[in-house]
Amino acid sequence: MATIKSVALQAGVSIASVSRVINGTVARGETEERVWKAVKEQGYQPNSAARALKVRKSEQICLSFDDLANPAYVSMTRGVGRALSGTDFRLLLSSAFSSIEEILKHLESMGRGFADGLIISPIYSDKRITEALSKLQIPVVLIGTMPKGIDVDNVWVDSAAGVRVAVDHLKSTGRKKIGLINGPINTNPGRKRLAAFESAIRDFDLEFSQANVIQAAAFSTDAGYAAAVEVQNFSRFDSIICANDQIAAGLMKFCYENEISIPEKLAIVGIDNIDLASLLRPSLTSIDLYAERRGSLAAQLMLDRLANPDRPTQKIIVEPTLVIRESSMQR
Amino acid sequence: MATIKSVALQAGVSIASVSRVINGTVARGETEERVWKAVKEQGYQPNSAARALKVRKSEQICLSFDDLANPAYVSMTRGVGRALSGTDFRLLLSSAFSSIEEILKHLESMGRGFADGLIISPIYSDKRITEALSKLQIPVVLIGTMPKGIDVDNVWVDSAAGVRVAVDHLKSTGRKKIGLINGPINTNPGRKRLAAFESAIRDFDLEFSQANVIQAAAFSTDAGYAAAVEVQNFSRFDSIICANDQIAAGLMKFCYENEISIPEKLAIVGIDNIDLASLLRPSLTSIDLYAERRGSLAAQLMLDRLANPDRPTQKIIVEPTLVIRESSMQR
DNA sequence: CGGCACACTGTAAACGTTTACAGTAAATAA
DNA sequence: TTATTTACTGTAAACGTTTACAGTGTGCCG
Repeated sequence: MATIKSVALQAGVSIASVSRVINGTVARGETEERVWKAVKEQGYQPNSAARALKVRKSEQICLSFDDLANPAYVSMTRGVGRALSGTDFRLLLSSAFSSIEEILKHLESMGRGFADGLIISPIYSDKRITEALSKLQIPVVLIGTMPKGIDVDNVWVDSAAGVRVAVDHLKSTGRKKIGLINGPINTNPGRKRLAAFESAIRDFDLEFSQANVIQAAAFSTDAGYAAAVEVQNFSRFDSIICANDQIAAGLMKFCYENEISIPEKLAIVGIDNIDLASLLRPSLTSIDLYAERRGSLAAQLMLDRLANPDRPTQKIIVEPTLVIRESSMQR
Repeated sequence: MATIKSVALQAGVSIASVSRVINGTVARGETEERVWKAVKEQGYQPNSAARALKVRKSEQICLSFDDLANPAYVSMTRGVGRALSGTDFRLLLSSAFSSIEEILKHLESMGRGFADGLIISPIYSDKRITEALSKLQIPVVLIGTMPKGIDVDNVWVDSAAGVRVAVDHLKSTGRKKIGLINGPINTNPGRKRLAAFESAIRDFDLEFSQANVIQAAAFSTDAGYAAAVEVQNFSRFDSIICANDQIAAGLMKFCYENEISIPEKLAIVGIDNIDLASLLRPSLTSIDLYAERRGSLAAQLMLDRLANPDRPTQKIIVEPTLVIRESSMQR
């Protein structure tokens, strides 16, 4: 295996010179040539572990979230990947956490120095997580709502504003009996969306009732479908906002099977505006939270901070957009 | 920052003993206790770069494919992630290659030792890639069709068998004028699916004609839609097989807009059976290639090989299944 | 009581880099 | 001519681990 030593030997220079040539620090023309020649011939690639050990940089950024089955997170991943692709940084993926303990274990292990930074979009909120995050020795960029007592770079989307616009839209198309199929309430998005829904309903002078909030067991199509089956009778609603597009897809499946016509009998609005939304029939009105953009913004924040560790923490706010499609058209 | 040295100091033992305690090699009761106490108190985590340098193992496995926008690859990633999640291995993601040069650069850089193994599902086939692959110093698991002149572990799905079953199914539901919307022909799946289609058509005594093969510019919804727009008139077909579900979704969008009724006027079959398939209206008949399972099988092959570097290379064959839904029902 | 096996522990080298520092030769200044 | 600067280059230490090897103390056997 080619090492800096073998290259130095062939080129007839010291290992220091090889290192300097490779890293672009000073070197005389001739030395440089001889080194590059040896590098080419031996197919030398600097060992990243050795380099990481010496310079205390792994050139890896870890992206961490709950669930790769959620297209919104996939988009986010794509955004991060895109932002990182021109750089020297590699993308470490860490997902499918089943429990808070697992997240904590993961956060602890970040201390090993295998990543220079952590981009995290935590679905659960827990004191221990906040604490572990703030103890981390590497920069953190958080995508989502910042917990108290922590000060890191942040990409935040004002999903409440999105919900407000959606309620406004539903009301202006003549709907008054608006329901919510929420995701699990013990998650950050679950809590946030419920609060946003409640305040939007009140703000638009509609009556809020707990009975109009339905819990799905997960942010998935199946859970959305199951929640709809549970409800069975949707006659007390003229419209439903779903905590994400997948839940909405589940609800639409139920409506299809039970001949509840969309949007005539029931208007539906989703959240995330994943690709699926425009392909469903009827196509799904959805609040675009720009997951991919948030991912790439987060990555840029991270690169920024790595280049400039002492700058004050920054918060980027993304404004959602309501994309109106067939599922919420005027009746 | 806590190091093995600081732990040793606090525990009053040598760094060798600390290392041994942590790695579970011999140690006396008392030493062990003192070391663990110091480890806990200092929150010590072994530095992964130093460890990697010494033992020549990064505990990282790199997964490499063309495009994270394709849900099939996302499923594959999930499969790999799931298989790796119980182990010490981390998942390095490398995607969105725009050119062969970029892939080559990436393969070259694998020599740096930042991954212990490479799981790759190459969409392009190129002599240089094969060559680079066979030169790699780390184990490779290839998902897809093996190029000549290379001998690595392989997970292969007999997609041709799937196409054959699909053609059979279409014929048995009375369709005779079957078309193909293929993906780019310069990709592995593109070539494979075309060949499979042609031979299946001939085998079932239908007439094959180049005119019945339509090229989409990518394996995406948009490309599928664009290809359909190009064709405009589908009256010469009674059914279409699409090179993947996204292309099929694009075609269905066109049909929807142009009031071509599915499956009455046109039956449609996709490939991959991504979640989308069951949510489309009409729901999409699709050939399930079990991307997630292939991913996790590949990861298992990799773990196997890392544990046992000298075993002969292995090939796992996955059989596709045709999932029949509304889009290809009897007329 | 000497010798030996045993069980554990410490010393030190090694992994492949980067980089501070010292050294050297050539070029310039005095 | 000599002194000083300039422009490189080499030596060696360091990064934080693992591990071969040697060392130590205890208990057991003869």
